[in-house]
Amino acid sequence: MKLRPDNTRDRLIDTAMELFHSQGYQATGVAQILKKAEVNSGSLYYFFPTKEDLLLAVLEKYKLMLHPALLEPIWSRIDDPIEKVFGLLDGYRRLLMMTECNYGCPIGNLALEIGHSHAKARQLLADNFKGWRDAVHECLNAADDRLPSDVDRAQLASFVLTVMEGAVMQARTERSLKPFDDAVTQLRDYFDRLTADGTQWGAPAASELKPRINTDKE
Amino acid sequence: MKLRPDNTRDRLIDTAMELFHSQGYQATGVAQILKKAEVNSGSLYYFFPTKEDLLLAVLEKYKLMLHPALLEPIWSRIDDPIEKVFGLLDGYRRLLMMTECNYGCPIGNLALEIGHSHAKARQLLADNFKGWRDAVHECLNAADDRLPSDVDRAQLASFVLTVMEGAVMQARTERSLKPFDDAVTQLRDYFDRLTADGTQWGAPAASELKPRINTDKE
DNA sequence: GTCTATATATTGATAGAC
DNA sequence: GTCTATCAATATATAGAC
Repeated sequence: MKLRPDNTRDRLIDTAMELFHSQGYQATGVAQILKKAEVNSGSLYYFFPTKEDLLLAVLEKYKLMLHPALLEPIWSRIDDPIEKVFGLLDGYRRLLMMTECNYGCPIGNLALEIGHSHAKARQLLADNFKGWRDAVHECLNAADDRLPSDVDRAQLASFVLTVMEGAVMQARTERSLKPFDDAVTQLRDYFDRLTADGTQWGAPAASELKPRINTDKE
Repeated sequence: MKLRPDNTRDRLIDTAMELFHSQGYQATGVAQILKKAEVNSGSLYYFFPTKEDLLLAVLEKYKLMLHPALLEPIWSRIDDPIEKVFGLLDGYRRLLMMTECNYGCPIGNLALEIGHSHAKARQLLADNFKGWRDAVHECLNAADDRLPSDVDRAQLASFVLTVMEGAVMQARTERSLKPFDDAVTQLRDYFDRLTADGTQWGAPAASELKPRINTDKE
């Protein structure tokens, strides 16, 4: 599945991407990247004048990967626009599960670690967040008739990102899927209450009628 | 307000606490801590065998500070238990505002930066999260009659932490209070919908009747 | 408990041949 | 574009006098 690029530049980006994700930016040494990517120092600095430039390339790649690598596999599997959103959340659950809650959201990690000190990186992190929110926003627009008209779609999309990031953080810290699942349960309940009232407060919960993606406990 | 302890050990902890908060753990050098605390290398290593031991002391201090420094000023100002929760969130908003969205939650920062590699630190971070959740849980218990009986209070308290951490992350990354305020607005809406139905789906929104803390935009 | 001096490893980055 | 050798700075940590 995951093939190593013969292209040196791409191999450096891919390697840095993985190490930054698993260890963080500061904790990852240039020497470690070089060793793992099987590249020599001279080559790295031929492509990237500084370590930060490599970071920026990683963040650019995340932007490019958002649709083809993250969203498309889910979008193609799930039709219902609201279930798309929860399918996206389930993707982060799978990542947590597969890595014993060691890997979280790479953008969130870097946002808190280096968002303040590196201005260009911060902007790219913000771009990545925006792309994610926009994708959710489109889902909400596609479910327009099921949401109360006075609900701000962009704000709700931002809320979904907020919940995902906070949930991943807690899951990693507790080393358990429970905080993540709990958060998704609460968000689902909120969506149920939102979609239940086409007119405000009157209809019964529609929870039982809706399809659910599989989120079996570990 | 903030006085510098004459006690060397405490001065080191306070200084490290601030630098870890503003720059992160890895980005903060021991030399920088020594200079700012006006302490010599020998003294630091007399108290703390390694830099990580200093980190652990910082995290222990956060645990001790939770009630007296973070909660008590808010608890004493606000009576209503649900407004206490939103008052707590407003505390993080103030921190963001005062620091131009540079300072977030120190526990959240460290959770994502070093939660994976340092086992003891991770446990202390989890302890800190637990203390925070428990405090919110107590508020929810105190508002027991206003919440539907089938709502899991512990889960909802965890959700509040999730939202706070995710909201702070986005605010710092966007360098704007808007994502934070948006998240709080959504969470408020959720609480309104929860507290509106003592019996499920039937009562009108109680939003207009409730006191609100001041969350004027910047 | 605190001081100064210093050890040792690693950091990000560079030079210059090929 | 890639190679090896290496730089200068900084990292955490230690030694031993006071």
